[in-house]
Amino acid sequence: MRSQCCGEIGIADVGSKVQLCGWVAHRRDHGEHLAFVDLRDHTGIIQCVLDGSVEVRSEWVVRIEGTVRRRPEGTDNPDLATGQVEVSQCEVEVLAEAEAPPFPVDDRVSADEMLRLRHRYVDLRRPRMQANIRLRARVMGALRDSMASQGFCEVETPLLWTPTPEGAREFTVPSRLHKGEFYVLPQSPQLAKQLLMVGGVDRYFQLARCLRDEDLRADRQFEFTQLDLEASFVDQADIQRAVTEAVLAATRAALGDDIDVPGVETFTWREAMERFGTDKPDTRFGIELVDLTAVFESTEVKAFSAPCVKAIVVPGGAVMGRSQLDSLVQQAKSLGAKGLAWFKVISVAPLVVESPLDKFISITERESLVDVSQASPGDLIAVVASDWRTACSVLGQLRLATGRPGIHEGGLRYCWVTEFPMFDGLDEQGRPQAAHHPFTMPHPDDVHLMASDPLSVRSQAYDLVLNGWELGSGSIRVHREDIQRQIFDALGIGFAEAEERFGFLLGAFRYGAPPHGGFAVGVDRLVALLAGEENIREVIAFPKTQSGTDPMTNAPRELAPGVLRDLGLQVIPRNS
RNA sequence: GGUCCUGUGGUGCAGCCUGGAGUGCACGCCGGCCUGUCAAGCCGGAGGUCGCGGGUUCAAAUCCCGUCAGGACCGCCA
Repeated sequence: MRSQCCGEIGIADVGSKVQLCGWVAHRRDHGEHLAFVDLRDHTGIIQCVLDGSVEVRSEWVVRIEGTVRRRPEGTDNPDLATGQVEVSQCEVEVLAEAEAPPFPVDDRVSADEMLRLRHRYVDLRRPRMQANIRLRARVMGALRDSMASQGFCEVETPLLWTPTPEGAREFTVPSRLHKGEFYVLPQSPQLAKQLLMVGGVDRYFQLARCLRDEDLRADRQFEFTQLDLEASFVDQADIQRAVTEAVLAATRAALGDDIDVPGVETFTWREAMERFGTDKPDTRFGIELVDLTAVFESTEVKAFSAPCVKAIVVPGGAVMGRSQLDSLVQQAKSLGAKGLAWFKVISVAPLVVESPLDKFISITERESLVDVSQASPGDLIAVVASDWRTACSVLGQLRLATGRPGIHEGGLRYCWVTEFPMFDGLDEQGRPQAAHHPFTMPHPDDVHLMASDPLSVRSQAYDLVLNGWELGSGSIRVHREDIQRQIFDALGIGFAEAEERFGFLLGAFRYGAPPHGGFAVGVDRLVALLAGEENIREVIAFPKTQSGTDPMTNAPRELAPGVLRDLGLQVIPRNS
């Protein structure tokens, strides 16, 4: 039907006859005898010279047969990849007429996102979306190639799974053959892949669809794709190596082999919290947290007599006016701090500091404050005193608010965060909460603390972070029954309850479970960051809105009564 | 469940704070002119429940309350 694609035509084709297919991007009419039509396909745009009488309009689908020629002197279009040539002596065949599109098929104009989603098939024609979709395909291919070449075996796991009442809310699927009983869609293949390890698969991977019935965000959809992997007879470093290799391969596939990606740094969770105030540090910029606890150890200032005093230095922040500072304080309060103290550094020799608290702090405190924080004249020191966790997280968020580079700036900075705590605070009954999942292996040095001091136990769980986005997480799993029992004890899960919830996994482990561990990379987030998109909807062909609807298909919708009956279901009216 | 932002011809915006005739800009659409444009240009035309409901007012796109939809975030995502 066609000899080549629009964007592929160049000087080399001059003189040759071509057959092209595509959509009419623009028509520039010059009267009875001349019209220019820009023909667009997934590769680009080429100008065709038509007789003015030929009827083609925007977004009509046409097949054009003509001859490639050099454009006349002075009419080249440097903005177009094919701008040195054009197709002339055109025979036009209209393959499909089209209504005027609901919004311009053009990257240069924005359109309401709902409108784009309702007519996603039109939106996908835009070069930006074409690029994103194809970049995604390259990333998926590179991930698959990398895993295969590292000796991992691709295995598909069930979409119709069994409810495991832990973690994310699951999507439920009614069973027709067993009325009143239900499957669920897997929130991840976590348990399945561990069973594969017991099954001797040794190294598994899958580009797996995962489904979670939780509220949506810019970086979260109901359904998303993970590069899911698991390996036997490995330690944490083996897994990190494999993941790093796959992700860097994907990065090169997306952006080219000569892309400059700095070495992947590793922070312990503690260090990430101390320096960046978050477990997913954006290391593209400085403004790291400084610890002032020692400085104000014996302070007279009540606001600073807290277990932890930390600060960030805002470069050039001394120019901030009253209202800006007030809103900074307000922000800190809304993030959970009791307040925020600020010091403008006017000069260092002699030391002059401007602050509501300046007359209350001692000369020594003022000197060490500026000394420890390494602030320069013109900087603002923002101080939060609180418990360690609050001080870190409030300043971590202020750090992002004041200094975070735009999505296209600062390059790609991958890092690992390791040694996550095993437990994440206490629940209402005073029991530790599993921070990762209950099959996460504790750090070998901390196993003895499991009963006496569970909250200080570190785990062998680790996250991969890119530019402040959590790209994925994994852990070494528990394969020893005695340790598993200690964890369940700490979590307050009795033998019977463990059997009820995870019986099939625990059962499998009794038949010889290899030491194993794994990881899962969020592919949507990875692709979004590589594409320079701030929202994963831009790299998903058919995403849902924030309230989980699809404006194109109108899903979700009511079912016909007969369908419900077949499933043994009855709908409770919404207003009851 | 909560906080904030947005909703105005087909599209993107301005108008709203400080109420006074559906007013404006750009694009698109339809028609006309035009043989070298390239997001062509020029002329003309069509196109509106100012998201929806209620309130205040002589008068509401504008102020107030509610509601719906979209978005960002908190909760949630072991």
